[in-house]
Amino acid sequence: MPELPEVETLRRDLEKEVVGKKIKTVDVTGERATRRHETADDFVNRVEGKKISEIRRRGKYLMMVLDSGDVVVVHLGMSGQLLRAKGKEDVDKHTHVVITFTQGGQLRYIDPRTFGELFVTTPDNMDKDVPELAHLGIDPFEDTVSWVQFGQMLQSRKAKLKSLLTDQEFIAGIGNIYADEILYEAGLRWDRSSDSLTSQEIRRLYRAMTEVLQEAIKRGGSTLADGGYKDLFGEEGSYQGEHKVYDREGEACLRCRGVIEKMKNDGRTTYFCPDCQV
DNA sequence: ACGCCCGCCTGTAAGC
DNA sequence: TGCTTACAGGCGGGCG
Repeated sequence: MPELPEVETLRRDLEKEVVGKKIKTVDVTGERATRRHETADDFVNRVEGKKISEIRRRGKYLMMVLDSGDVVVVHLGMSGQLLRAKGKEDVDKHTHVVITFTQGGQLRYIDPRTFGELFVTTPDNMDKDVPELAHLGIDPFEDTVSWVQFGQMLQSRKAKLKSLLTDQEFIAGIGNIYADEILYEAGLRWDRSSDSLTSQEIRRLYRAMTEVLQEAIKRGGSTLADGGYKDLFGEEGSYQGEHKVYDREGEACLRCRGVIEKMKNDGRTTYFCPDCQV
């Protein structure tokens, strides 16, 4: 579910809401959520009693830095959600972890499909404990890469643009929705080979990537028809209203009035305008 | 190095 | 009204 804009929205919310707070208790009711630890207690014991000092993001990963030096890494998978609660609200059926703060209030981790997870590690052990984090590609906002460097990265590979954009080892944070929106904005087809782009096309792709993600963050991410994504306070994002191609099969292209098509790439749904994207 | 398929899960919507 | 199937934002692994 959540891609970079949704995770960044959560990061900003968490920064305001939980940084500086001390964790009183941690309740793990869904052990699958902490599956990287041998037991849920391993997780609980390293988190209880600690204060949250900082919230970072890398790609789609959230990192809550504790004053002990440990880091709680959160990956939301397809359906993970972090929700701020006062404590008395009904607990959603799929709540797996509840963090209660000493001054009251809770942070709840909810995840129906259980692809997401939480785990504690240290900055030194992070790459060993979480190899996929060590292999993450550049973050569009955390790393400063010029369009020329970006172009060299594209030229050095020979893959379909959509496959590369959603490859977390190439660029971290872009998933199925934003890849389609970025490619539409850049006027490039999903199946263009990454080594075939002119310098003008590289610039367009680079710009589209930054602009689409920036705008999506500004609008608090995308909440799709299934209502899966909500921010820390349970509020929906509004970028879905700006989608130009995603979930618009058969509808008119806003630029050329042609018909938006749907395809499969790497087993994932892909939406595009066959006239505007070349 | 890449494309393609599967598995991991539950919920929802479409299809019969 | 059921029951069955396909599909959904994620990722990793295996195979050819």
